[in-house]
Amino acid sequence: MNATLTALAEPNRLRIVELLRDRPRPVGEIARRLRLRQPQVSKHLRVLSDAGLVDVRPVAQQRIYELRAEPFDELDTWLETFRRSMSDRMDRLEDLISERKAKKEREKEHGD
Amino acid sequence: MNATLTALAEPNRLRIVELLRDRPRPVGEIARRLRLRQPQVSKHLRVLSDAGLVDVRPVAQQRIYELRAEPFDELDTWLETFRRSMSDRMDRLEDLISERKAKKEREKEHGD
DNA sequence: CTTGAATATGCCTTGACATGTATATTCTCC
DNA sequence: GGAGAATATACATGTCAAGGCATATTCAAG
Repeated sequence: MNATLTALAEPNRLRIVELLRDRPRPVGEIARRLRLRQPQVSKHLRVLSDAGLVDVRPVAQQRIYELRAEPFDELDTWLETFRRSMSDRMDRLEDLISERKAKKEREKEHGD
Repeated sequence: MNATLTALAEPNRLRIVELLRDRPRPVGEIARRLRLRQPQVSKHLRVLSDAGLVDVRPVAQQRIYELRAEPFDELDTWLETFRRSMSDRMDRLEDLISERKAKKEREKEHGD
């Protein structure tokens, strides 16, 4: 989880990942499209690979890099736990508000 | 998006965020629970706040920090685009395989 | 208004990491 | 097997950010 986030936190790596979202690509093409030098792209891809975000497949002298689904699925699962608890707290808040309203209603009734 | 990822990429900040997932908490409690020194916690919370991940609410001398939903929603939206295109590519791959199979079938028919 | 609690900020040091450049490696093709 | 393309790696350098520590700030209470 942390590995995934760390890998994605670097701007150029994020751009690479978004480029790979469309389709697998060789190193040179990534470098050309993103106007990055080849060594840095290789290094970024190394980081992404170590983090399990991409797979490599050799084709002649080229290396085709491709996104892996699992880390994104994990990220999604993790996010889910957040949305769940945050909306739960929302619900409880709304409950509190309703209760308070009901209480006021009762008080008003008494006033009448 | 990048701001969110950068903020979450730091391990201690991630722990803080996961702690806040349950409920809003004051600085001191976070520091105590995570065994971090108060100044670092304040600094991390500053980063999280700048990234829009948390809100602050003062109560006496305490500052209650609370998660905001929006960044997580954005992250989720972003993730969606990935899962969509990755499964699209899967579909196309499956199409290719089916086509190839169909072709072989036709060839086999010819052989008979 | 002084004291103490809770928090924020400033400064310093250090380690991690992104970049640039050069070079090694691996493959194709002639 | 030599040349050149595609990629990886090594090394040096600069930058940035996290931690440690001291201190400033804000507030409640007596």
